[in-house]
Amino acid sequence: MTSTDHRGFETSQALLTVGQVARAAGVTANAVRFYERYGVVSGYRSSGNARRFTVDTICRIKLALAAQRVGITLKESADILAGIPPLSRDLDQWVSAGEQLVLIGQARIAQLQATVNELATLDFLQPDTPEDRPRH
Amino acid sequence: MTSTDHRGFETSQALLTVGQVARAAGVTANAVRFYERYGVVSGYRSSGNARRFTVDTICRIKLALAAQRVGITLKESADILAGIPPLSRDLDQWVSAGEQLVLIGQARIAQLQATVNELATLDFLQPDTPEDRPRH
DNA sequence: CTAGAAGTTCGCCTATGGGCGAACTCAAGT
DNA sequence: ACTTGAGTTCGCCCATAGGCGAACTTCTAG
Repeated sequence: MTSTDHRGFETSQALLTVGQVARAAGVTANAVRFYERYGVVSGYRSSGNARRFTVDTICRIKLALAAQRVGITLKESADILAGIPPLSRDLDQWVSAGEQLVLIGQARIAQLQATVNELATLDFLQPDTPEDRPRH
Repeated sequence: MTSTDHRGFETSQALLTVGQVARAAGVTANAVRFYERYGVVSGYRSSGNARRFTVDTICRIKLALAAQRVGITLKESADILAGIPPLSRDLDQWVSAGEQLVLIGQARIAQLQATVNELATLDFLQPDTPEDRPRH
């Protein structure tokens, strides 16, 4: 049986409201609208101007949240997600997006490790670094 | 010979202006004032209300800059630096401050590595995590 | 005396990631 | 008819890390 939500949309249909997407993704509706402004998610509008999202929107948000944890901004996540068409049945695209995140994360780790190694030497306290001072 | 700067202070004396500190630390004078508001540095005032800093101020700024690179905020750097008295001749205090940074950096790396490992599994796309769902 | 350099405070602007309340619409249920 | 719930836009709020300009003072040099 097909029931309808309070906006008259069939709930069995693959279109979700902000609130539904928000709950499923574990964020607030506020945040979802924010993500939309940054292009992380995008959707349609109902006749009453309410946002309608396809189910993959939830995955997009989850990816962006995961990406944040490796220091990726919403804008950057939006760029990565731009390569994945809405309602893609192609799991490979999500896998490769995940791989991009892993690569970026590993790069961050390498960078951080280099910084920590430098910190350990206390070199940062030195008056100036040799490369700033051209030795004739 | 003791020369004087444009504010009438002897440059051979151990008190520096914002500009001098800024140049030595490789930041703008603006930034130095900002750091002062956050307690990263502190100094005196001349009769004309101009800031006067001791030379160790430069090291404090450099430490804060290094700390930023491992994700430490100015406020946190201020806390670490609060343990080092002005004009400390005790190198050990700087060494231990450096060690704190290294420990924090290593913790960040471990955290990041864990996150990347999780990303690699694509688990973040799953509807809910087991720990959110109490299995009776 | 006057110009210039460097200092001062104040306050607005930026980006990033949202929270929150106001005021409003829209559709369903009683 | 009215309430209720969920949606909408708008705009101000926070922290973090400063940039930048305005308007003003202070001191030195010529």
